[in-house]
Amino acid sequence: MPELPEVETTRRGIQPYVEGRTIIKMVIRHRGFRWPIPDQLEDIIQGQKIKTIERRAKYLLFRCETGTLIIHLGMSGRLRVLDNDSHIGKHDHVDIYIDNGHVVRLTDPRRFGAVLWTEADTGAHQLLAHLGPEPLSDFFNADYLRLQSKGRSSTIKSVIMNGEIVVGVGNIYANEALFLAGIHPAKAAGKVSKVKMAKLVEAIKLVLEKALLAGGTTLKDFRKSDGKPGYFAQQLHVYGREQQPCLICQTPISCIRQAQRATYFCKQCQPK
DNA sequence: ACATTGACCTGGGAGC
DNA sequence: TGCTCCCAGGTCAATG
Repeated sequence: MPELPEVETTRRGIQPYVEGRTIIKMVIRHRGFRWPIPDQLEDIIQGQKIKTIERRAKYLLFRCETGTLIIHLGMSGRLRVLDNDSHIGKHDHVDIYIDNGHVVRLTDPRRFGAVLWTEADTGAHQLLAHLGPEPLSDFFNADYLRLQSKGRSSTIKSVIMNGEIVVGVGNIYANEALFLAGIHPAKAAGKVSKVKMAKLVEAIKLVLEKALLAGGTTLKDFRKSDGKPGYFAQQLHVYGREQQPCLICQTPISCIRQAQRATYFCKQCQPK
């Protein structure tokens, strides 16, 4: 479900309720996520203060006194702040009860996400150590992306979705950014011109910033931490618009499959 | 080293 | 109504 704007929207929604607060208890009803939720996590985390909540790539990091709780929402995960007596649904697998009468609840039907704990520096954690730069940081720029793409035969779409090159760009925003930059998604990364590459970097930053302003994209089940949808779906140019007219040139939007993911583009505006 | 594919899991919608 | 098939916002692990 969530790409960078949705994860960051979730972080901002939860932050005021949890920072500086103490965890009364954690309840885990299902441990079978991508990796099993660690044994005794409930005991480790009980009574700890949450110092800050940060985001790295699509990971949410709850900085506690003796370590960091790492949560990934996978494809269908959702974190909400609720009153601590809220009804518990079928896919409400993890609850973190806070000392202000609220509960942070993880709902995840598909359980592709993760709930992990580390006492080491998260930068050294196996899942985080090899991640590329944040797309909205200055480290992600045209020179950098050109260097990373040099000599690569893989498609430009797979390169911008590769978390070791740049994080946070998932299928929706990869499609949208390539459209805004006028680049065919199946173009070999190493063959994208210098000018187009600069356009692509700017397009990625722009689309992520605008999506963040809109509170993310709600296609089906993404909801902000307060339960309301994000509104960026209204601003999508190509994603999910197969056969509908291009908003620039009226050509019907094409849909192909790349690495088993739907890829939408305008064959007129994004020539190969 | 790099590139592609399968796997994990559930729910919803299309088609019969 | 109910069955089967395909699809879905991610990404690690295995394979070529």
